[in-house]
Amino acid sequence: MPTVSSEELAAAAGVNSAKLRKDFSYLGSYGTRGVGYDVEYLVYQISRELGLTQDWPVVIVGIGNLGAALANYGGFASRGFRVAALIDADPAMAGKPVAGIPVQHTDDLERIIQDNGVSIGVIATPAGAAQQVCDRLVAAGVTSILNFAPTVLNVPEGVDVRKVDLSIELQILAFHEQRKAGEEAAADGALPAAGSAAARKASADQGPDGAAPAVMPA
Amino acid sequence: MPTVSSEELAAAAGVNSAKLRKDFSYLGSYGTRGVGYDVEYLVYQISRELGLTQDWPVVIVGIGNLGAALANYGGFASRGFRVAALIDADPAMAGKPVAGIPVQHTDDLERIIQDNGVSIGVIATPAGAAQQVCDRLVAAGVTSILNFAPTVLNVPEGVDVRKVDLSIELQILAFHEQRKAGEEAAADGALPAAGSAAARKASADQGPDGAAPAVMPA
DNA sequence: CCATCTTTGTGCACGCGTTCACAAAGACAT
DNA sequence: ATGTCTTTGTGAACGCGTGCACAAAGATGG
Repeated sequence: MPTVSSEELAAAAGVNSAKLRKDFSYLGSYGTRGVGYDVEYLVYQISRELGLTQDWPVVIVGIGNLGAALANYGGFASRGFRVAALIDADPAMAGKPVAGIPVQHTDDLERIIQDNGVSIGVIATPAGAAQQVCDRLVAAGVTSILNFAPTVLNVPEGVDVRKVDLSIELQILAFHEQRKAGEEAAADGALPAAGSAAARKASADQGPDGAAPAVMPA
Repeated sequence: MPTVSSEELAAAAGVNSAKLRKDFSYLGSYGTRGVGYDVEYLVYQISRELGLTQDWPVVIVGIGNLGAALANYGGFASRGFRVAALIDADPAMAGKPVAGIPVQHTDDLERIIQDNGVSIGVIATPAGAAQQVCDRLVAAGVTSILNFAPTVLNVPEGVDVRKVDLSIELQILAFHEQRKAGEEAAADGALPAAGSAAARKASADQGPDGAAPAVMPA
């Protein structure tokens, strides 16, 4: 039986082994003392807990460059997602296949949602259309929305929204870049490093920031 | 002189006013007691601190659907970013304009970086090419990388990498969706809610998660 | 069957960020 | 000029996640 110890996993993932064991313990922890965790069983448990064993039909609304990129993105299928439909407001797009899936017109949005039992929607429309699309998705029964449009969406209680702002990630990089430049200048004895307290707060690891600033200008 | 109080800003942003004031205090205190913050000056200070007043030339490598979407994305310009060049490995793409910018071939990558003084690179290539592109970018002088390819990049000390995995956001939504379904079932008296402890830890607000799980299967 | 060794599961303490609460500061009216 | 009122800036307390350290559990060998 192939097994892994928390120590091995922690080293591979670059995290603390105690944290990892404690996280696993929340799932009901099925490790064997003196041996470790049964790999196959562990993968199954985590997959089940994260919802990877289910099939999640999703619709993508707004088939521009970004929508097309998402439709073509291979990572979805392996994570339990299935692109059930592509929807666009442009009649010229209707019927045209993108990533092997024919684009359908916004008029049929409600029917498509209900026919496919879709509960997760992706909005890749221009900012101006996002709220309207969102309202229709929610009215049709969607309860989770991934929003790529640069707008904060208003949704009723019980609906989850996650906003992905592609430029925020770049902005964080630029902030660190500026800090690097500032520190070089300070090392040259030229200037005191501006905002050193705020700079210290920024973490340096890959991935989304844990502590985002409270306010950011539009 | 138009002003805002920390209370107003906090209400608008949905955060605690004390935290907001403390954050501002790290930038140096520019508020007036009894009045609030001078809007114009505050915007300028924050913009400067975040690096929005500078012009950041960036290159996008890999002009597929995603790369094209990024090139067309309007949000960059208003945040101080300028797309200095588009680079792709496909010779057929060379010279073809995307978002009004002619695509250049990977062979010229080093020259393009140096000619434009680029320090921020965006990787939108397939996973297989990402590390190689990354190495060349770093060797040419890039010190910040935004990675859309589903790979963890290896970079030397001093280089920042931020990884954007589009399917992780969907996965988080699916997790919440599953939790909703599980709670309904539990309310019906059918099943105990699986993983309730882990579920409780998940926050419900828009935006990237602060506390990401330590390990996630590939 | 017992001793030893490995690894889990977790109580506890530490550190950090958030929130509370209030004194100090400044505007504004009288 | 003086008092009142608003809002800032911040010291202190609180809460929470993380890491340490160790006892309990089980495997393994003699």
